[in-house]
Amino acid sequence: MKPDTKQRLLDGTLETVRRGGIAGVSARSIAAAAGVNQALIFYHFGSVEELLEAACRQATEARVALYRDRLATVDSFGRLLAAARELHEAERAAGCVTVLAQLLAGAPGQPKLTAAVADALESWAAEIEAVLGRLLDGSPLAEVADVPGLARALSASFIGIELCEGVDPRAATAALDALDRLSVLVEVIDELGPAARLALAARTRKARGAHTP
Amino acid sequence: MKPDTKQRLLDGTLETVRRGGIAGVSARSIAAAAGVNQALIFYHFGSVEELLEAACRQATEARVALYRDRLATVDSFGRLLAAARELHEAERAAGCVTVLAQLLAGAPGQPKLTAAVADALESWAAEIEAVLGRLLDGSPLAEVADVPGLARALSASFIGIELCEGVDPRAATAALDALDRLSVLVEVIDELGPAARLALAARTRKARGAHTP
DNA sequence: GTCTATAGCTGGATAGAC
DNA sequence: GTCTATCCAGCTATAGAC
Repeated sequence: MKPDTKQRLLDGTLETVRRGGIAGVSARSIAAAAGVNQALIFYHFGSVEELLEAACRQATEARVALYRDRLATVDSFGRLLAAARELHEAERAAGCVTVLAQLLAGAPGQPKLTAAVADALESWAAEIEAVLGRLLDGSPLAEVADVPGLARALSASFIGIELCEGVDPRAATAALDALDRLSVLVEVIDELGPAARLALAARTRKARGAHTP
Repeated sequence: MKPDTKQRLLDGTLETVRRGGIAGVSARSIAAAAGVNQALIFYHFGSVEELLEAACRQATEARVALYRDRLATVDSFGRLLAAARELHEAERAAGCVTVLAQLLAGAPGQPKLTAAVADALESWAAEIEAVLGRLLDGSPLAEVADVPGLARALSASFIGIELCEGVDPRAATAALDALDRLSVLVEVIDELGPAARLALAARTRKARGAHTP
């Protein structure tokens, strides 16, 4: 047995998706990237779809676990921003979000892959949700922030930005920098205290009433 | 000549991408959706990639023109929000953003398609940028908002959310609702006036200094 | 402009030797 | 577990009749 053929195939899958997108994926291209015989994909995983599924699950689990420790130390928006910068640099090398974005696009019509991608999105969202909930506890922002929804919005946004990176790197960088800059705003509001909180709460109720009378 | 075969192929392309994703695209599937002979794709467009390119350009141009008039009437964040709701409903039917997201994922290795998708992204971003610039002019938010970057971030975010819709509709809805709710915050800040503007400007400079000493 | 037919290729997947 | 060889479906693209 070659030094873990299964793992080489999983790694080769990620590399293939990263380099050629979901459209560049085939049993032959993956086997070539992994330096492994093409027939072994079907011996070890049954089908290309199941290999994609397994690669998605393994990569997500590993990355989420890796970032969980880092995110657990975050206790202010300033530190969250610093962590986000580190993670973004790490992602640039690993390309895990890019792969997820491509699998997301390739999911239609592939039930097992769809399930794996949905679980992966949920893992990321849950992680972000935990940090966000911790940071917003007691902040005036808690009045206008729907934490679970915001976590999903953030996950989806990064996926969109990573996809854009493929066709227009400058636009992607501009988008990330703009979000970066907005964080100043978040910090300021966060420090306003209880009076601002009450004002926002009143405004939120008013806006709600206006939209659903 | 059948009633505009070229247009039927362009429409069939959008429908095929919407229904089966970029992975479901082939000359045969598009021709079937268009109710047209497969060979006509090559007669009229030269290749499948060029058909995708043409469909991307036409759909983007039409949609952007359609929304431009609507967005031109927007002169407050409240109205922007109302417009966004309308546009999102219209998108649910037309699926133009979904198609763009899929083409974005399928672009790697296809130079002409890559160029078309990049142009499409730029068209959307320019449109959003114009509205955002108009709204933020004079607002305290202008101090922390990088308008061109934010426009790109918003475009990319919606693309990410539309992709997620395909595997987890609930998460996509939660994300959109959360962004909706945040708009209350934007309105409040927007009404704070010149004092808040100066405070934000000071904080922005401070934060800048800290990040790039 | 549109159709049929088909060349030529690449894809997923399997059989069977080792 | 791994390899070679191969089947067959589906794909792009073209040739040529109408």
